[in-house]
Amino acid sequence: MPLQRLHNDLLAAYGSQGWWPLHSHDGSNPTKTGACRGYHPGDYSFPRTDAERFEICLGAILTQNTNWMNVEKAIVNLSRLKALDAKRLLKLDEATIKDAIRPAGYYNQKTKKLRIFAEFYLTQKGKQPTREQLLELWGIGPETADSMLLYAYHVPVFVVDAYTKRLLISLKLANEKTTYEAMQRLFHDQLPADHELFNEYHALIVEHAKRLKAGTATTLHLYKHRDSRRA
DNA sequence: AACCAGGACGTGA
DNA sequence: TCACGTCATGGT
Repeated sequence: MPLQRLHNDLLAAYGSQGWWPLHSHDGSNPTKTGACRGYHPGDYSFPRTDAERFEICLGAILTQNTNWMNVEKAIVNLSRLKALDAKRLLKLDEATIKDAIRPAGYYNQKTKKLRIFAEFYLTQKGKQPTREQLLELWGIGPETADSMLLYAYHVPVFVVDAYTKRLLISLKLANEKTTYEAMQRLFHDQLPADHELFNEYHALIVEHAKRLKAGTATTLHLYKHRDSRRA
């Protein structure tokens, strides 16, 4: 079970990551790279409120191909507008939403995506959506849907992102043409269906990838060695 | 000062 | 199906 051991090693190396970061939460994780606000290491009880659940879903859309630091700015802006709430978000005009989420990039597309999701969210009335329901929505693909299910609804689905693909390829457990679902299956087959495990594991992969990018030449060599050891 | 972030969609072949 | 262009800001 190479993926089981990889999780153990990443956790030992970096510690609990405290995902999903919440704007309302004042916790931090100083051991992490980059933005350090809103994390809650070792506590998997979030979201605790409907507002927190909605915030996670918005963040999942806003972070599409975008640095989380930029997303935080957009979320702070929405918070000032009291718009981390489906009804209140939908009361804002288009230009106001665009202006608020501008730092997160792709603001024309993402404004449309947020509105479509907020409409859907209201029709759910707190009920947990299915993966198929989410994928039918314009602007929500497999990774965003799985991020919402895992981090907002505690459904044990593994989130496969660009970092995960690179990692699986570097470990020779997949190649460039392996599909999203096939990569997800690797994790589902080798690990117990535990939302806390999947939460931590995906966050650790992101942290690992960030450190590879930020690392010095010597650090980079160290991490590369760690990866190839278990290939 | 290029490069690229916790992707998804539209298009043409 | 699939490869490729588009969308956009901000940190390093």
